[in-house]
Amino acid sequence: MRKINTRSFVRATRSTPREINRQILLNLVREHQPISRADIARRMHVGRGMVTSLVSELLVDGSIYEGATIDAPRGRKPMMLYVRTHDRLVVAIDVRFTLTYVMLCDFNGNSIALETFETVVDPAAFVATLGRMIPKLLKAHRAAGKCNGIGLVVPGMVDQRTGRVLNAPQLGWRDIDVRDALADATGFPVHIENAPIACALAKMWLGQRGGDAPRDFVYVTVSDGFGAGVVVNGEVVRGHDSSAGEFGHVAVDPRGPVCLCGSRGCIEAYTSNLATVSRYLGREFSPAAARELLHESGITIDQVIARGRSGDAAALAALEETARYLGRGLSMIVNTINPEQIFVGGEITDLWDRLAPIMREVIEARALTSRAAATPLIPDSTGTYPRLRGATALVAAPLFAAPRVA
Amino acid sequence: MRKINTRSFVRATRSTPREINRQILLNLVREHQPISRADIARRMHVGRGMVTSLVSELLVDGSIYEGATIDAPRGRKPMMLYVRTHDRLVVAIDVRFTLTYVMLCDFNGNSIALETFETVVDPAAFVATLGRMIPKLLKAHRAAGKCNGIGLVVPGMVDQRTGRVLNAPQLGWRDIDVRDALADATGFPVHIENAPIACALAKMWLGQRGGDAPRDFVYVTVSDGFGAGVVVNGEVVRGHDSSAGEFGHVAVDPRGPVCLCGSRGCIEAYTSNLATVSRYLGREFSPAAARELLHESGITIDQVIARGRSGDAAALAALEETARYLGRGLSMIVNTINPEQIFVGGEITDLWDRLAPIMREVIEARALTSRAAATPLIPDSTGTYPRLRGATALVAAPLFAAPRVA
DNA sequence: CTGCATTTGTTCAAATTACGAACAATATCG
DNA sequence: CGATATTGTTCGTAATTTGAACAAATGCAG
Repeated sequence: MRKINTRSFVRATRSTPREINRQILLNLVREHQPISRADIARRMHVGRGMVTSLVSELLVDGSIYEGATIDAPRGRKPMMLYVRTHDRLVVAIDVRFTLTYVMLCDFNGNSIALETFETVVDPAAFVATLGRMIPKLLKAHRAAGKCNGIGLVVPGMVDQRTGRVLNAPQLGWRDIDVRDALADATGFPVHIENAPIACALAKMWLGQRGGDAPRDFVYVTVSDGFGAGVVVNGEVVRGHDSSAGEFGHVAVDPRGPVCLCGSRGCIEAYTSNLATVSRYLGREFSPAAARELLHESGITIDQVIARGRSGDAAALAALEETARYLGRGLSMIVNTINPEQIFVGGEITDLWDRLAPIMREVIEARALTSRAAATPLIPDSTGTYPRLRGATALVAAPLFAAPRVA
Repeated sequence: MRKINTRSFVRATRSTPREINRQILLNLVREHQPISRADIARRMHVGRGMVTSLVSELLVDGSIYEGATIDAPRGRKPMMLYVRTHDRLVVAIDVRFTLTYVMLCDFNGNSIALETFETVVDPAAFVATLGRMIPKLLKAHRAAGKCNGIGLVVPGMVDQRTGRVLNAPQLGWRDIDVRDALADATGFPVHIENAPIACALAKMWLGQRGGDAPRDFVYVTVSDGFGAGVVVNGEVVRGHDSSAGEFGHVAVDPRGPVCLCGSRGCIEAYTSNLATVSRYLGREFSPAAARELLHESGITIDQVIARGRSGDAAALAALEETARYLGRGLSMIVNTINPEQIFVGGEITDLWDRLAPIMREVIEARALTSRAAATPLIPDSTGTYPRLRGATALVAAPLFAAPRVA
């Protein structure tokens, strides 16, 4: 039951029903391909005539294509329809603290090429680097005409209206325009988004086949921070000033370690990779000292996890403590958002078998209802490049989204 | 950018545009009344012809009515349109721990009659009592034919699909059907909802005139507990199992007081009325002992507030401590949901001038962005019966909601 | 091999609706 | 009173869904 916004609504025109049905049909093909016209007609409860009409429209604009006919037990063999994905490409970009990843891939997220370069912190130089790199990449793969746009994922808050990066502490960016600058430099449309939200979009749009993608879920990223992309009713929650989802800075202990944000005892101060490594090294976490500590010791989160896997008791203890606090953070999400499922992304998923039961235990102790306590936790390995998949979804999803109406 | 649910979608038919535009028009009248046809046509960017057609449809079904013509500087005088509210009535019911409130009111929430009775905890007896009471109430005000339905607000979780009360600790109800039972007993459609969500709906649909009702906000109720009704994009967030919004049971101190939920240091264990009164009486909060304490001392939250207003230092100290923890809870909401504004309902709003600055201070210390720190806090006095207004909105709102499409 | 049943996909007329222009009604002003 | 402006209605036109008839393609029984 949604309220109509009387200051910004979309009135229905004569062609609105067609737009709506066209989009429903496109999504049916996307989630059930291969699928025949007759099957679509049954699922949509329309006559086959209308399906023919809508399909031919989608065929000429290249959204879908016809494959071969398929054997059927009786009657005329159906002609199968597919969404055109393999020759519609995206340049997906993931800006991280040390490296920037650039991937050329198709609408399904299938990688064609993957390159990296050391992140250039100066915004103008960053855009210039990409402005040189992207045309070269496209030419090398004869993809200039096939590129539908650029998806850019940044570690920080993004204002979707202006496309500006409001605050990305890792890069030192505050109120920086990259979207429009990159669009000018490359000539392609650029979509920009904050990392946890992008990961959530990847799950929603490029998730498992068969249409069982969730519509109410949270994607939690555990890396430098503890962020969350929240999806309610098939729609991302950005908040009024694009700062929703910061579950990492809820404080759970007034005597806890000081956090980068200035408070004490934030979930993030217990669960970030920096916090976990500090704990392994036997130091109280302190944001000021932590980076030096890492540099001087040379230990990374991946090494702590590797040592944990091979039985290092100290590493395991540090990681298990992280899992306990992750459980605290997740139980908070379970009680306040009550999602259908929670995805967890980050390096710690490499030790999932060992850590998940600990998180589950904490959640069960703190969840208010038994159903909430059973909220599925699903690991999302960093090996699948969730952020680059998210960048891809940024470009691909708008073509499949529900038309805005009323 | 919403994703289409391919397992449960609403296909557009030939009449879909009309339904959409009809509803937009109705909402324009609702938020801008009195308004003329020509003005509607300008706001909707349609020809006046179509407005005439849609308006006459709404006139015959009684959704709106024509008022007098109005003076205009030049030309033919416009005929003003209004939403019909005064003779469309609702029976609004608020079930609380000791008393149940029953109000007969119109679609705007204007009260016609208000009665109370001692809450009957047995569900069947409760329904039977209302089954006798409601026809009598309607007959007494010659309102039998004008009643559009019953809105029932309960202090607990409600499953909207089945209409069952999943868990209402104050009443001892677990998985109880009241909606269908009350509908059978009275013959009216019954809408049931959890209290914080109902309060949020009241703000969204019966809020200030002039169309500046918010679309992204949180309504926090501080009374027996600390609950929240979250509205994102003009739509309420219920969660996958109807248990979203439980911000009260996020723990902020592992050494804090034990809460009813079994954890330690929950926001609710610091901010509920019971907690505040216990603090005033100089006792550590304990859910088991608290009720006895109240009965034996005879002190209520209203008395603590009254004493605070007249300068009682102990009362003020207790309430200010409550405000500090309320600030903690609100800052959590600010960082995770990032709403446009937050409404605060409950007895403590009676000392708003004194307590709001304390909450604001805590929020400013903990909010991650300066814009989030400035999130407006708006008190909602218990004197306006927010829950009964919410019950009214339950019945009225569906008639104005956006049609479900795609 | 033929006729029949079955299923897929296309075509086409009818019904419904938005759209837009013309028109009628009602007012003010010089 | 005529000119002008504004509101509200009417009606033909264009776009689109809808539903039925039809053509195409296939397997199967006789």
